[in-house]
Amino acid sequence: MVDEEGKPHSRKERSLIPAGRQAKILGWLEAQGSLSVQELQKRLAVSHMTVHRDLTSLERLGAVRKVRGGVILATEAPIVHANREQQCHHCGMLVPFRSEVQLTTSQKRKFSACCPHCGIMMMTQEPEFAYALARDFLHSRMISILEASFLVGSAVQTCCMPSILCFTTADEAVKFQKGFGGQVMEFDHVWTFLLETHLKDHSKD
Amino acid sequence: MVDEEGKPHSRKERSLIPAGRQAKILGWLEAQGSLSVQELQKRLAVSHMTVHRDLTSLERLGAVRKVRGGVILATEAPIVHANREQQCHHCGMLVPFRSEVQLTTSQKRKFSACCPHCGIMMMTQEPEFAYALARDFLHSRMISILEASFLVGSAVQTCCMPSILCFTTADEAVKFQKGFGGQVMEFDHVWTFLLETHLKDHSKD
DNA sequence: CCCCGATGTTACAAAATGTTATATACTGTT
DNA sequence: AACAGTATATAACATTTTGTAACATCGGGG
Repeated sequence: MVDEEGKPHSRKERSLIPAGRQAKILGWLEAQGSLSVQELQKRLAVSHMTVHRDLTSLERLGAVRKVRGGVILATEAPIVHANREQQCHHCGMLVPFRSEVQLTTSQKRKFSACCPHCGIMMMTQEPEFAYALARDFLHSRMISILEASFLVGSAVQTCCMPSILCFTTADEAVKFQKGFGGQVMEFDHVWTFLLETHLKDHSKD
Repeated sequence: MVDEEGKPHSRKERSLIPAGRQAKILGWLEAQGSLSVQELQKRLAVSHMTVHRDLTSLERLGAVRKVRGGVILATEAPIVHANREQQCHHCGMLVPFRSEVQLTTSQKRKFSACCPHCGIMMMTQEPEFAYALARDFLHSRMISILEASFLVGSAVQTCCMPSILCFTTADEAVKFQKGFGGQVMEFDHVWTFLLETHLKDHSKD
C-alpha cells in the first residue's frame, strides 16, 4: 500500500498497537452494530490483512462474529446453529429441536440443554452461565431465557419432569394454559421452584 | 467496461456489508411492517437484485415473507427453521421442521410439503398421493394425516394462510383452540374447506 | 548477527454485486 | 373477456470485492 509518504512497507508511524486497534474496533461496534473491513482498513490505516487478523483474534475471544465483508457483534449474531446430534450437558439425552436451550459461559463457551428444566438447573448450579437462549414452544424462535415466560407442569409432556414449556410472552403462556393447565411462571420463579423441588428430592433420601 | 459517469460496475463505496443491510431491513420492518423493493433499493443504494437476494436470505431464516413488490414482516413469526434443505413441492419454501408433511404416491415416490395447508392441497390436486404423514404440533410426532385433527385459522401463524395446525387428537386441538381460537376440523372437512377457498379465489370471474 | 513476531504484498479462489435478458404478474383499456 | 403496456421477479452472465494462504519485509531483542 503506497501512500503520500511513499514506501510500500512503511510501518514506522503506527499509532496503535494490536490491542489498541482491537479495543477501538469493539468500541465502534458497540456504537454501530456492524463494520466493513474496508471501513476499518481506512480508519485504522492498516492493510486489510491486519484488519482480518485483528478480527480473527476478537472472534477467538468470542466478542465478535466475522461475516463476509466485515464484522458484527457476537450478541447480534443470528442463531443459525444446525441442530446436530447434541447431548444435554445436564441429563445426557439428545437435545430435541423443540425444547433446546443454549447456554453461554462468561468465557463464551457454549453448552446445550435438552429443555428449560435442565437448562435452568444448569444455571442454578453453575454461575458461569451468563446468558442462555431457549426455544419458544409455539414459534420455535430462540429467545433470551431471562425474558421468557414458562408453563410448568402442563398436560404436554416433554423430556424431563415436570415439563416446562417456554413462551415468548406471558400472554401466550396463559392462552396455552387455558387448554393444557399448568402454572405460568417467569424465570426467577422457575429458578426458585426448581431449587425447592430438587432440595425436596434430595432430602427425601 | 464503461467509466466516467455511468460505470455499470461501480460499487466503490458500499457503506454496509450484507449482514448490516439485512439488519437494517429487519429494523425498518419492525417499524413499518412492510417495505417495497423499490424503497429498499433507494435506501440501501444497491441494485434491485441485491435487495432481492437480501430478502431471500431473510426469508430463508424465516424472519420475513417476500410478497410481490416487496416484503412484509412475518409478524406472528412463522414457524421457522428447516432442519434440512428441503423444498415444499407445492409452494417451494423450505420445509419447516414443525409443520412438515410427507406425502407418498402409490408408486412409493416421496414428496414434502411445508405445512398441512400445502400438503392437503397437493392431495386434492394429485390423486396419486395415497398416503401422508404430518407432524403433530404439540409433540412433533409424525402421524397419519387422515387420522389427524386440525385447527384452522388460529392465532398461531404458520408459513401459509390460513394457518393449519395438526394435532394427534381432536381433544388436544380443542384445548389449544381455547387459548388461540380457530376452527377444529377433521381431514375431510379441511379438504373441502381448502377446495372451496381456492375455488372462490379462482372463480371470482 | 540471526531469530521472532507483526505487518504488508501478492496471488488466487470464492462470494457479492450489477447488468441484461426473459418470464411472470399486475394494470387499465377496449 | 381479451389485449397491450407496465412493473416486478428470476436467471444467466460479467465484473468487482473479499477472504485466505503463502511469502516478503521491517523492527526489536538475544
